Amino acid sequence: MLSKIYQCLFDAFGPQHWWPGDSPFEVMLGAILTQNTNWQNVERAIRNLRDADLLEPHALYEVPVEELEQLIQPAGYFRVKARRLRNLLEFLIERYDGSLEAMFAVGLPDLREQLLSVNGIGPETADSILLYAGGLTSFVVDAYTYRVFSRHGWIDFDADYHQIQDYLQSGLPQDAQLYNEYHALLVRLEKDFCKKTNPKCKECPLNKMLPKGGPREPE
DNA sequence: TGCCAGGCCGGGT
DNA sequence: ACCCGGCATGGC
Repeated sequence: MLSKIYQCLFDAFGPQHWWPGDSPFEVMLGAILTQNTNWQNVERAIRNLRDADLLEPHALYEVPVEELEQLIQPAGYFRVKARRLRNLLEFLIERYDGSLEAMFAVGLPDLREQLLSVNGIGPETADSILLYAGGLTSFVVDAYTYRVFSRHGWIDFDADYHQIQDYLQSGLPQDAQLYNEYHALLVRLEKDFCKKTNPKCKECPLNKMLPKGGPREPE
């Protein structure tokens, strides 16, 4: 079923080329900066960092917190996020001498556990780093993922992060490119067809394979 | 003009 | 074990 859903979305939308970034490091920063935040605001913050020539672990860690806060201000929650970025940088530098290559070589599942132990990195941020920056096969479960699968009746409304992730990963080949594209397609679907302000659910590409009774709402 | 966006933490029951 | 407030900006 999961592969079939994917086929359907891919046929409808094509490849999404999602989460573009010039480097894995930049993608990693974006994973924290985008927490509960519009991606457009994140891009402004990243542009500031790039203009200041700070898209490198050691260079960025040299920057005092107050200055970092100002640089990332457009991304919102800038005090919290400056702290979280520094926590991640400290982890990366202390443990891997600032080498992303060395860090990602640890692989799953150990690296995931290590990332989760960093204050400010939860499941979604960890998985975004692993998948989008590291190319490791950890499916990213976010608000979009949850909404699409719950509303269509493929998971419970009260399913937690790991239940959803297990459901997805156990039903799909272990393929980072597939996880990447799949998640991007879910976001595309949600934005194009399922926003309250844009209720075009009749044209939703997934309608033909709904379990029973069509889309539903929580509660 | 208010409401929302690709979370996570910490403190209170 | 849950529940909830706090964190902050720019776009529509």
